[in-house]
Amino acid sequence: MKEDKRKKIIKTMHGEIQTPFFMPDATRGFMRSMDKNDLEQIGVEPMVVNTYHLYLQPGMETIKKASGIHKFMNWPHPLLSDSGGYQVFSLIHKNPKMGKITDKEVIFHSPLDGSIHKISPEYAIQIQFDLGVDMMVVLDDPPPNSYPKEKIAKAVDRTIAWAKRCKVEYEKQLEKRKISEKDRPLIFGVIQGGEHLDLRKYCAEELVKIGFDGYGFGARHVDSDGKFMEEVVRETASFIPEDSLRFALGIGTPEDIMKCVGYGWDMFDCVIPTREGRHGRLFISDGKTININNGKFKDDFSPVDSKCDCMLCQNHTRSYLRHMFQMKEPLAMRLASIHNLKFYMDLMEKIRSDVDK
RNA sequence: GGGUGUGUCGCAUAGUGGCAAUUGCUCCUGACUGUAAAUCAGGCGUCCUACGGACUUCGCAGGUUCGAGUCCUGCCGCACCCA
Repeated sequence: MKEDKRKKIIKTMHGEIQTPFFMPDATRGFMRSMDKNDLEQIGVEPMVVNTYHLYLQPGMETIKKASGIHKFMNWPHPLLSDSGGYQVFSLIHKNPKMGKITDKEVIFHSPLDGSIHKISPEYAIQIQFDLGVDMMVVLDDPPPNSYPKEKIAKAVDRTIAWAKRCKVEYEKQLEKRKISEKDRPLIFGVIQGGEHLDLRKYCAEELVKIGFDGYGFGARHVDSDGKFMEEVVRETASFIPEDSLRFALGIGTPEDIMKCVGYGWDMFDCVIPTREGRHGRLFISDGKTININNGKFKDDFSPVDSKCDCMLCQNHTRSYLRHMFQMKEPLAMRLASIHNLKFYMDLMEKIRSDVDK
């Protein structure tokens, strides 16, 4: 297997980013339980926000009045917005009553109040310009991997058609908003095709013809058994031109990320470190995880990870953290999120320094 | 001393005679991958040749009954009321 680790610098209006890097998901414009200081102390800079969630709440009027998402969040570092395609589609795939996908657009009911909304490829781009992010993603059609090949092929065609419309709208917005080449946000296409390499290849080629700054791995990268689709993820990277960014959306576990870096993927985002942290599962340096809620930690007065220099491990014991989880103390979630994100940041730092060698 | 009521798996609660027994909490374990997720799922009498089976359970001791957590008697504990 060819090792294809890469090192690139992305320049944005809110600072430079060195690849490969990991972005925590601040989906709704915040990291649950964590504040700006927590994140900056860990070394978090780029983060992902979500078009769909922010559009529904607090709504674009508020974000516009706040002069964009950076000001709203008071986050001076780079932000990437996901288009919301994945969210709307998984909503509809889980419950067809929640909406309808047409070639023109996607229509859905807000799970919050049932109100009807429409997002077209053009609208998704407009919203992301209104957010004022540094990197944006086209609206795509991510079907479940379990769908028959014909349906996946249909989703690939729609993804390509929508990518074209997104690119046209993107150019239009640049002109309308008088954004110069050096200040423009980066835009990413998303490669669909499920488990089918031929579809992935075709989708990638068509997207490259349209031309984006980077390309993402779309839909789920694990099969129905939850097993990492190694070959598909590896081969898909090779369908993306060397000089373009490769964004492994939603990946993943530390193990999967390390594999993907080896395949040539540059960018990652995933809810795992924060969500699992909030649920009490902590990453430790031997590559394993512990569930701090387990009874065996009740009287364990050692740190979560003796090799970790995060706020949690420097100050508190497993016993104490478990106690806070048992008591449902919100501080437990914050400390666990800090620890897990620090673990991810350290992992990426280590990967980058290994690339240097 | 008299009266009334009550005693169920850690706690709290269901339970017309067919029940290994309800529900909540606690507790134990697991899941979590572009966040409908401070969420969700499973377990919680013992044992086994384990989508089934065996045995032991509802304060204690007897009794009635094919069959008792459920009915009867006595005892013990607890609660309240009257002296």
